[in-house]
Amino acid sequence: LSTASRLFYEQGFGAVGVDTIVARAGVAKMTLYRHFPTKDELIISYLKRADERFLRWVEEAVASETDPCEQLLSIFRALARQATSPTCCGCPFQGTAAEFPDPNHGAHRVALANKQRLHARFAGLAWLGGLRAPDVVADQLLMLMDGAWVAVRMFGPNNPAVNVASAAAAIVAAHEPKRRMAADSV
Amino acid sequence: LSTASRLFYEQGFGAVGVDTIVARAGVAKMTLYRHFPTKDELIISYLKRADERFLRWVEEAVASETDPCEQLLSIFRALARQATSPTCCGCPFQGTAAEFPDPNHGAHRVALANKQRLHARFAGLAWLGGLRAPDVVADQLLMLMDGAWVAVRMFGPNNPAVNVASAAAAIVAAHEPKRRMAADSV
Amino acid sequence: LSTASRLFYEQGFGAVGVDTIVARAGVAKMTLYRHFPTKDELIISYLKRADERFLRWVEEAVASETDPCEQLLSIFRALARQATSPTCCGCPFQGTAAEFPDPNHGAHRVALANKQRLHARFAGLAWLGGLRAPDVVADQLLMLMDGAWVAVRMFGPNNPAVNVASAAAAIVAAHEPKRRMAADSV
Amino acid sequence: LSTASRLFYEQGFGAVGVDTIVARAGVAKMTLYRHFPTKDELIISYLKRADERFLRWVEEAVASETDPCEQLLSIFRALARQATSPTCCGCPFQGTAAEFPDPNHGAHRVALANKQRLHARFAGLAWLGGLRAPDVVADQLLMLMDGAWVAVRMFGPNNPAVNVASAAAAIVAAHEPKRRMAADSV
DNA sequence: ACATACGGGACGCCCCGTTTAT
DNA sequence: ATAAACGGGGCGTCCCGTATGT
Repeated sequence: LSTASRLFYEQGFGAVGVDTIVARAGVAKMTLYRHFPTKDELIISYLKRADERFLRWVEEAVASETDPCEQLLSIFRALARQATSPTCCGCPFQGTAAEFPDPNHGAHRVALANKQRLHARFAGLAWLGGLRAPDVVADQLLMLMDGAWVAVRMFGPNNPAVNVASAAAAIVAAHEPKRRMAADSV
Repeated sequence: LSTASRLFYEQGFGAVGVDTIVARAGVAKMTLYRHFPTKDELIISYLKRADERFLRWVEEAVASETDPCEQLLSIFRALARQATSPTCCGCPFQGTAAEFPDPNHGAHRVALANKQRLHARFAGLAWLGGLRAPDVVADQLLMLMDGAWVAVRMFGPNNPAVNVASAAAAIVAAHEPKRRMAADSV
Repeated sequence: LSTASRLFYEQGFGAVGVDTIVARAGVAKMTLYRHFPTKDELIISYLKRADERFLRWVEEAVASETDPCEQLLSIFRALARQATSPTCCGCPFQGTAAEFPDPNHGAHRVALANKQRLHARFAGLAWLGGLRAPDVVADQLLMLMDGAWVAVRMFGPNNPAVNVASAAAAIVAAHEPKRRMAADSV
Repeated sequence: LSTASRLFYEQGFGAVGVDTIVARAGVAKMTLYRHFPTKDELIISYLKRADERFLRWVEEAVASETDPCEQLLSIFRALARQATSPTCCGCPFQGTAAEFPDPNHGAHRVALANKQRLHARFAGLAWLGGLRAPDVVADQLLMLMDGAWVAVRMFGPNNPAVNVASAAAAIVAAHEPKRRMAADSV
């Protein structure tokens, strides 16, 4: 049943109704409400699973490299591939933050937690890679990745995310310790 | 009346109904439907005005500098200020693309046109600044900016966008003609 | 809209749903819920109107006679005619008491009030007619009338209610003051 | 299991669901559906048993007397006692006719058959008692009894049925052959 | 035989965008 | 311009009858 929640990913939470979900999933409404007492719980369950899948996806990209900085770049190379795939609809947590602006709402908190965990992963890799200001690097890479996800929604499969990896490389390079860059003083 | 469309910006299109708009604006529903035959037209009108305002905001940031590359960076410095303002809710066109996934929908087209115009502006400045691959620079800066807007929605006023300007600087620097960066070959 | 509540009379409250009402009445569901906040309120409104109509029907039957005892019998002659009409479905308050057994429910209270008012009317006429034990007469006539209504539901238009008037006459005659009947000692 | 069908008597057929029955009876739903293929069959089985029990109750009241007319009155004396008992909820066949208006429905037919058999019993006793127009007497007594059952539902244990026996006596007396009553000509 | 679940359908209440009277 | 009406849809609940495991 939860697999039928791809509708949430493709169309958003408000646009897809419970009836649509049960009709597409071929199950009865009572079956759904037996597992999830309300639609919000269903949304949160979907988000938590998406959270786990996303972090696993990140770790898979990390696993292909050993150098921390290369691991960071590997994530963005995977992002470039993912964001240009025809089935990609961007980041589900962005729509969550948009549809649930209340920061105390459970769905918003799951989305925020995902971003914070990703931020921590970025910062950790940046620290391991000896980069200066790992938190700043994480901030910037996080924005870059989210911008790529936005581009998917906005432009479709042919989007600027093809160039996201080199942008990440520029950001990483700008924080490498041995170099002096004009950007540092901005 | 159209001023009451700030609700769209703060809460989204689906979350705010016409009843709320007319109630907040203190006008009758007929009055609204006299000016805008349907809600979609109201949305599109709002988006077009937001489009103009946004491009004007970009030009104001550009106007403070003369060097094209500095103009690019000036935009992102203004972005950093805007994105950390308490009244900023991010980019209205992102929510538009999320709520209207159909690329043929009028609202989506207005949003897409805004991004394309901004991309062209970025590319133009990059070309004027003598940067290599201006389109790539524009792609990357566009993603960076959208990522900053996302951060606003996700994190609130205290968000990673404080560091967006230096990321833009890194991207710009990576495409300056006189330098050879390892990132280029990524 | 309320006129479409004849469905309640013919089929009962639980058997007819809101959708059926609005579909048969050709109105929108919101139109109904604008006038009646809930289905129970609609039921109560219907019952109150039925209460008024019924009491008016009683007074019309009473108006054709001047002698109180004849007025009582006139009611039951009208009842015999009504109960054998093809469009009569019996007494709506009986079904109300059956579907809302809780005596504190608004619908049940309206139904009960109707019976009590009818009882008082019977007792008043019996007292005016000089009958002994007017309350007992009212009790008995009330049961007789309700039995006639039951017969309508049970047997359809061809039902024992054709003989309800002479039964009422027997009950009235049994309480006439000048006679001594064996029934008195029962 | 069938004993749990007292719920039908107290609350009606539509108001009590299969789940409630099996929960109150402490059995599994499959067990119920092994004995009764559908809820309607369960209802009909309940009604048939209630029919037998009711007729047995009538015969018990009849058995206490020998004179046919006294037997009739004995039934109504028993009715008065039954109708004022706190556990009495009226006549189950009335609710049946109300919830199944279709005369061809099995439940309605069982209810109708019960009334017809009771009517025949009344008519038989009236004939044995030498009353004039035994069918009319049966009609009237049937209505009177049903009215008493209605009063139970409507008024609760303290209801007009306390006076049902003397009403029956009046009806019977009105049809005794030796007397001439004005009521006969109504 | 029990208990849990399922599929299908209906229902109650509610909200939305839109149009029509007044 | 106020107010009501309209059709459509959505969410959460309930029920009936069947199909599972054990």
